[in-house]
Amino acid sequence: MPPNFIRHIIEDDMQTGKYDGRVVTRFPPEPNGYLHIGHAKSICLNFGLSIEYNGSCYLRFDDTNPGKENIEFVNSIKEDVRWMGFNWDEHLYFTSDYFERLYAYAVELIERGNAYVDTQSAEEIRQNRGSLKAPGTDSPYRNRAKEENLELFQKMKDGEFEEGACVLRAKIDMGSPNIIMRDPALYRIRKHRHHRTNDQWCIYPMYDFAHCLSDSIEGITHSLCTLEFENNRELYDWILDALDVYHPQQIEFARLNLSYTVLSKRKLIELVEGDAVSGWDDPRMPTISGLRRRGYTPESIRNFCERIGVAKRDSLVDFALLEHCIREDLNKKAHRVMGVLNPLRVVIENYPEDQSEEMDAINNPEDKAMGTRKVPFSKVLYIEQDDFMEDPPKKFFRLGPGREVRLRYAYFVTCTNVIKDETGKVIELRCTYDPATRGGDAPDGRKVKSTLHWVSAQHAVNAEVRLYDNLFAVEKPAADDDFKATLNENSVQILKDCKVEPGLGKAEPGLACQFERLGYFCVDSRDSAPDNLVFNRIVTLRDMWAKIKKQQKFK
RNA sequence: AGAGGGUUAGUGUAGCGGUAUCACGACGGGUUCUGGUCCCGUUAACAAAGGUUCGAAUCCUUUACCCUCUGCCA
Repeated sequence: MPPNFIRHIIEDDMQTGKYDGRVVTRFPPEPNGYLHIGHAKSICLNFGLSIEYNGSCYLRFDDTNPGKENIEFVNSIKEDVRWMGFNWDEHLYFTSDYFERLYAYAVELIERGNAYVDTQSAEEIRQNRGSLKAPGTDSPYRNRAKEENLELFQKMKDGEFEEGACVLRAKIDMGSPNIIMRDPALYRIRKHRHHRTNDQWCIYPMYDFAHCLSDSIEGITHSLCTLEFENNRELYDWILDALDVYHPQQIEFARLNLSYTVLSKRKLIELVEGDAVSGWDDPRMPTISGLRRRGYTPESIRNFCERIGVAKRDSLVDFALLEHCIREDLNKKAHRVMGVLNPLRVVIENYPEDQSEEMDAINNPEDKAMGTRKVPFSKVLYIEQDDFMEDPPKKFFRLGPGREVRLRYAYFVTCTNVIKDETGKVIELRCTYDPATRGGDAPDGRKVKSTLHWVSAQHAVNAEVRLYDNLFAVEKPAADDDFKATLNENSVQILKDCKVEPGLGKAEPGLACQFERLGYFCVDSRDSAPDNLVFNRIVTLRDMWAKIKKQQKFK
């Protein structure tokens, strides 16, 4: 991990012996949605730091709001953290495990005269809170006797009040310039079944109360969270001091923002529930499960998290960096194969009708240990429609009438004839091949300007390929009030008649490979079947020709 | 003067009083049976103004701009 301000703090603490050299962090998600790449940043930070400093990192579910949380989310979060490559060992915790202790802390706070039961309505409390510039006013119930508060809180716990009838509040300062400190609520009544404690409780601690005390109970040393909790730190410190308990150190860092997508749980939930995507694991989603299904590897995501760094300033990370990370990883690891997305039939006129032969192809030029494979060649082939132009512009090096190109690992072929349908669309090419160029090299040393990928028509396997693009059409969709209006209408394009080399027929779900000259693709883990192959495009290869085309268009 | 944070190339990030780092991107070139990879090069930044100092991105002051906070969400 490169240097960052949090590491500096930890290193200082190691020097001064602040926590006796211990480093204990935690990743504390609320199980009310799926994890996304912003969480990946936090996971890599918390687990990464604990590994680097020989400490530990706990996984704690912050499950204090039973109305929004459920077990499906708990399970998906565990799966995602594990998939990211991190291990919480035996340290799997739930805030709900501490409900009894938290309740005892609340009682103690009342006994110390630091909390009271307020029977104002939510509306009244809001009105009495004041504003950013004006102080609030004390609740009429603020100075209830200790015994009365104790009795009322007991009754809250026993279910004698309706939801909203009252709350337990910290007795701090209604005039505090920090609004968080104006007697914040600590406990509220929720007559809701909790996914772990069932109907055992009808009062639930607020995040601010539960979170800092959970950190304290667990002996967390460095409690890392995002910037929006900076204002809350004063309250955590107050609670911990009022109770005179172990005091972790909270450090805030900037949350991740990624261009062309959204990373707020609220917005992601809206996309899922509004059917803008097919689910939490839609390959266009920035969720960990979406990225996984898309074909991103844990290594690439971890690498990305390392490169974006950790700081306090708000930022917007280029999506291109994530793409760079997956290309870099897959370039080393992915098998090369040939697949044609938009097939154009090619007949090699001088190739024997019933002949076919096996060509040797390299699986990965970056790693010769990955070996070679045989690819069948025959008289009728498919090449990419984009690889032929009847009237090629400058700098188009691929096939055209009368041109010679190399078919990768096979032969040099020359286009001799172009066949069109009645609308003028090119539907077939006639070519001749040079038998002396078998394998792809010309004995006379002549060169061609381009090498094309291809598949043999009779041997090819059919596949569906889904081409993905950015979910949003603008860099900062979050800036828009109606963020859904900026969804990219062409974020997915489905191609049904793709042709891939026969070896892919038995590809396992999740397998990632490079379709040469096109990009990285993976077998969809949800929809692909042996008789119905489905590939997701993870990312395109960097594409010089695409850039040249763009430049030519602007000229 | 409501409080708390922040501001370094297009983007992200390092720097902790002594030549402004690295990565991505963009642009140009070389190698190449992938217009991929790889290699080489170019581009481009300390928000502003004062002050302290032999010397300031770094310390001090002022200003500007940005973010967060008025849930019985987290």
